[in-house]
Amino acid sequence: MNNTTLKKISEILGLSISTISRALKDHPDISDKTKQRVVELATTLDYEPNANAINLRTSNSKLFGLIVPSISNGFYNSFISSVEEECRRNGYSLMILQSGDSPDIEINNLKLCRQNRITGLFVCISPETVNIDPFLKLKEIGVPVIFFDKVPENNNCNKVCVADAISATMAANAIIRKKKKKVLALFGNANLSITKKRLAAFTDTINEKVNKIKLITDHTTSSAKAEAATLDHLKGKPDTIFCMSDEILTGVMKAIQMKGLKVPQDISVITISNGEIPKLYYPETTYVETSGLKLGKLAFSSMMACLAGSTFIQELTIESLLVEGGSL
Amino acid sequence: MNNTTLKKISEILGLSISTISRALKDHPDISDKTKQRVVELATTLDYEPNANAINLRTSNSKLFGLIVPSISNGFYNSFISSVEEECRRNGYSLMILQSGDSPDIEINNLKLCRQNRITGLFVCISPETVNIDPFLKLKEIGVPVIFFDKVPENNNCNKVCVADAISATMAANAIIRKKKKKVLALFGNANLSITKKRLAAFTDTINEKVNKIKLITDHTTSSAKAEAATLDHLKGKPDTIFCMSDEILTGVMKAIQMKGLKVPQDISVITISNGEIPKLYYPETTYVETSGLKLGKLAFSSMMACLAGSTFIQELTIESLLVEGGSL
DNA sequence: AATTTCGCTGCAAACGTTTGCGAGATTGTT
DNA sequence: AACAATCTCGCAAACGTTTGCAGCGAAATT
Repeated sequence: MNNTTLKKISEILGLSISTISRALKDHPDISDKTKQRVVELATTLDYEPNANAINLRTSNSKLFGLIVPSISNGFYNSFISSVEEECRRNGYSLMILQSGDSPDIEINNLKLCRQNRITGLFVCISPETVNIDPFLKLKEIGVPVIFFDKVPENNNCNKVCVADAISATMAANAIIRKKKKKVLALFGNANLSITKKRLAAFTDTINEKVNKIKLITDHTTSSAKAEAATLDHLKGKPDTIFCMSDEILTGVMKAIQMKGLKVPQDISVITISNGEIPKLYYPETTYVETSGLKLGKLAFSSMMACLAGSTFIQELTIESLLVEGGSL
Repeated sequence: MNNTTLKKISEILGLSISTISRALKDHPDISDKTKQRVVELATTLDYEPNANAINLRTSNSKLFGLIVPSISNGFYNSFISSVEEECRRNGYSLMILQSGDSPDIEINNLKLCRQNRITGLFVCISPETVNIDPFLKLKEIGVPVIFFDKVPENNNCNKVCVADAISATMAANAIIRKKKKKVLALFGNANLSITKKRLAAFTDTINEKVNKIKLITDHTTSSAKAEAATLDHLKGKPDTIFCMSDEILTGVMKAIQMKGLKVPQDISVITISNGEIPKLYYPETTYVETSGLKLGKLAFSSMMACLAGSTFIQELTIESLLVEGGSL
């Protein structure tokens, strides 16, 4: 343990603890000579203030909690990455917890956050989480809670999301612009609100044009299932495949590679993605960007607004962007 | 803020603070009746012990630090994911910091760790880090430091690594078994010890067989550069490409797809990987597995050993495994 | 010379816990 | 009935900070 404390320094220098404390934080009350002596000794002794003591005394932990289903997920980890960076730049620390999609662990993580007296919480709830009262309770005692990505239906909380409907609409419009005729659209878990939103927006956009695009939609819940579904649907000779997510895209691309189809000559592909996976293929897959990095920055600034006293409940979304990759 | 404290409970119940404290942790000195009353009130009041006060008092933070170049990296985030899980299961918290490959930020992160009085540190140093004294200093004051993946050359510290040399050897042997004749081997940053080890082991294994395999090696430092290099080397008609890492593999695969080459008919591919990326292609790329999850578990158990008092300095490696994917 | 002002520093309480020690009350033993 | 043993519980110090307040000597003002 690092046991250099203010007390220790004060004893060596024959000064009081309070003088040391003030000298170290450049308080105007302390003379320059004293400051210099103190700082010098502090550095040679590798003094580091004890964050626990400070938090205890000031009851301001400068610590955020972040609960997410899984760290090892392209979207979440870019989100986390950007939040972590913002935290560091603003003098905050971050405690990252995974729920593994288990509401129980989620509650446990929440408890950990409370024990550590976090200043604010970022949370992406698991699909199974129905009761968000524990989170709201945190908010009631003055700890801002920012829900991100998978957010509760409840309207009484701060949320930051990717623009689900808009993203799907943008993808649909890109397909329409390219005058595609037969589209296979693959979506994820039909129970998730994110799926519902994207499905509705996509099909609405495709169908509202009267240029008779033939649309086939399907739901799959894993990359492997998407691969199988694609192989199956390929028999119907679609000219375009829309993927709701990276997970689906990876399955689709395997099927396409397996069949030896050329993109975009034989078949076009478009997806909604963070951008990492689409860049792995040649040609790079055209995608509507939903940036975890941007979402992270947005979440952080929303947190800062709450901390600054804003009680305004808002639901923010990041705008999407079509990134042309040559696959459409 | 949650301001239910032992004191508050004690005042309501007309008991002393120490009695509350003991009752809550099931201390034998306290009667069952009292315990029951205390626990009951504590739960209705949403009491959560203040971790800062506990750490201050006990000087045992139950907090680990983890410093890594970047969270959004397939290998690191699987590592982190597994460490986080182990921490949670063992009652520890984890503070994750990114260095962004900057030694300056690394030092700053280290300072943060010290301020929070971490119990132990997991660290993967950035390639530019030359001076690891600050880390060793931490060790000197009794805080175990486990280096993982990119570890210093220094021999006086605990390290857990993937079996760099062995992995490369396994890949080389797989190539030999398949009777390949002309191999292009692409490696990463030539300055990294991981690169040196893999390069040496790979070339040694290939060359020690007297079956005259033609070997071309090259170094590239990004996916895009690997793509360009591959396009260039492809003119020499290699029958196999070995990639040192996922980053290189992604570049190679783009070049292969661009040229419309069939794997493995036209060209074989083998890589060293965590396993995620290889599964994205068809056929799935054959790879020697270096599991971030396993490495995380190993790192954690090594940490536990240190904490248990083991002063034995060890350099641990996880065994590798050839995963056949059909690309060789 | 007396008073004010100012620059520098120390005192002490407080944040919420844990824990060794001691004390009173109850029970059991002779 | 006297004593010991046991059960409950409280006191108080300590962990390392921050900060309002007060003190004190020296310089400046009257």
